[in-house]
Parts: sequence; structure tokens; C-alpha cells
Amino acid sequence: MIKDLQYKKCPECTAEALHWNKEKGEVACKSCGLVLDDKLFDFGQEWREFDSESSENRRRTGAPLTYTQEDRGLGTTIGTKSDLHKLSKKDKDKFYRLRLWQRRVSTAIESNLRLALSEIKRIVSVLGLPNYVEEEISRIYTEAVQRGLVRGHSTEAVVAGVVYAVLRMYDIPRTLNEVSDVTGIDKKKVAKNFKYVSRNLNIRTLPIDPMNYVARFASELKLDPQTQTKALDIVQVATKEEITSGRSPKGIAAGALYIASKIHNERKTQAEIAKVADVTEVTVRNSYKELIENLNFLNDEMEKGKASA
DNA sequence: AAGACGAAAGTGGTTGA
DNA sequence: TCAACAACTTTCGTCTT
Repeated sequence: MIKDLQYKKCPECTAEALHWNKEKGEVACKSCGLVLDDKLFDFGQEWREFDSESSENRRRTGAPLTYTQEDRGLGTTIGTKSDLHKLSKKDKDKFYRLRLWQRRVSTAIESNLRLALSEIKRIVSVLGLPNYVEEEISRIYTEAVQRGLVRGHSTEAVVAGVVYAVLRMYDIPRTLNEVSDVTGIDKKKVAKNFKYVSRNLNIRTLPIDPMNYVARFASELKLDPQTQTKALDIVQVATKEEITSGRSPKGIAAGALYIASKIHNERKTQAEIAKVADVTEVTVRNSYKELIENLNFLNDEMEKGKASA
């Protein structure tokens, strides 16, 4: 399931405490938080494993289960020549017409796919995603094409939608903005196409869990693992207290990180956090104020943090 | 001077009649 | 289908460190 670790020790601080997150295929250093490798999934016969892991993880599979069935219609090639002579002139004409059509349709599909698959390769490499994600994106896109979902839509836009959908399926925290940036597709269109392909291919995704963002933002901010852990705690309690619903997960993650950084005297400015979290300072502010208001133990901890400064 | 704060007005998405 | 609504953004002036 997981490939051999390339690293035995953290190259940054040479600590041996490595910690991996199976869900995301990430390995991080426990003492400095450096993400060492995020492409650790070895896939091949792993679908079953995902399936049986736990009920809440079943969404990981989404569409693939039905994928192996041959596509409807388009996969069927139109007859051989052998019994052509039995047909009337009219039927022969029809036969040729149909075959011509099929050739047109399938070459159209093929050239579309060629274009799309190379675009997918590019996007995956820019985003630094693991191979299995590329496979999945390609597979789902192929299915979308075969079901005729791309007709009347721009290839690139549908690709962007599929990319985002797959990221969501695998709980890989990338924002709409990031997908929008690398694909050059307007953010709104990405969202629209995400919904479009999800709906038509029965891909189900749950709302994003803020926890998924915390690790990534923390690492980007080079925060101490302790601080990250604190932020995770905060998010967890907040979720339990039901003060997170309706709020953007990015904002929650950002607010929690801001508080955690204050508690652990590793002060980051709201602007810094806002930047990596892809929200505005105002949102960071509102989010962290909301958290403090509802979780009053945080106040004391922040005071303590200040005192020990 | 930089960071934090909050008010006001604008935007896009969701919801419910 | 439209209007009301909440969350988020943008912008900007003021207070705090």
C-alpha cells in the first residue's frame, strides 16, 4: 500500500520522528513539520483496500466501480462486411452512413482525448500530484467524453472540473483558486463544471473538512508541529461544537492556525495566514474571533502564551 | 511603521416561497 | 423564478504594539 520510505531521517533537522498520513500519502517530520514526500501511494490492486477501510472512506471510490463496464453505444463497432450482400440497397446505404458516422465520432473522441490527456498530465505535474490521481482524472474524463458530456462544453473547462472533482474525492486539499490558476479556467467555470460532472457521473463528495487544510497551511507557513497539532485540536473541538457549519473550511483552518500560532508564540500575521489560506485578512479575523468567543478556554491559553514570551 | 481591528458596501451562492 | 439571506471580499479609516 505504501511504498518504501525514501527517507529514514528528516533532512532538515535530522530528527528520526517521521510521521505519515496514510490518507493523503504524505510523510512529514514530526519535529519540524517538513513534508518530505507526498507521493507515497503505490497503487495497483488497492481499490479493495480503500473500499474496506471504513465506511466513511467509501466515498473514495465514487464512480470507478461502474467504470469497467463498456460504454454504452459508442464502444460497439458497427458490423463486419460479411453479410452485407444480404441487405437491400437502402439498408446498405444506411449501413455505410452509420459506419461513417461512427468513424467520425470515434476519431473526434480520440483527438479530444489526446488533447485532454496531455493537458491533464501538465496540470498534474504543476500541482505535484501523485500518479494514481492522474490515472483517476484521466479515467473519469474518458468516461465523461464517452457519455457525451463534453459536447457543447470546452474541453479544458471540463478537464478542470474533473480535476477538482477528483481532488475532492481523495480529500486532497487544493482550492478552487489553485485549480483555476493552473488550468487558466475561470474559478466559477471550474465550480460549474465540477458540479456538472459530479452530477452526471454520480460522483459524491462531502463538504471539505478543515482538518485537511490545516496540515498543508501549517507546512507552508513553516509552523512547528506542535502548533499544527494545536490547530488541529481547535478545529476538532470547533467541529464538535457545531460552530463550523456554513463557514468556509479554509477560513476555519486559517483562524485555528492563527490562534495556535499565538498560543505557541510562533506569531504569524493575519496577512501571512490569509495568503496561504487563500482568504482575506478579514475572514481570518472573523473566523478566529468566532472561535475564541465559542471556545473560551482558548483565551486562557493565549494569555499563557503571551506570558511566557 | 506594521499589524490588528471593524464598518460599510459589493459579490456570488443558497434557500424557500 | 425571484427575493431574502448568510458568508465572504474589498476598501479604508482608526487604534495598538
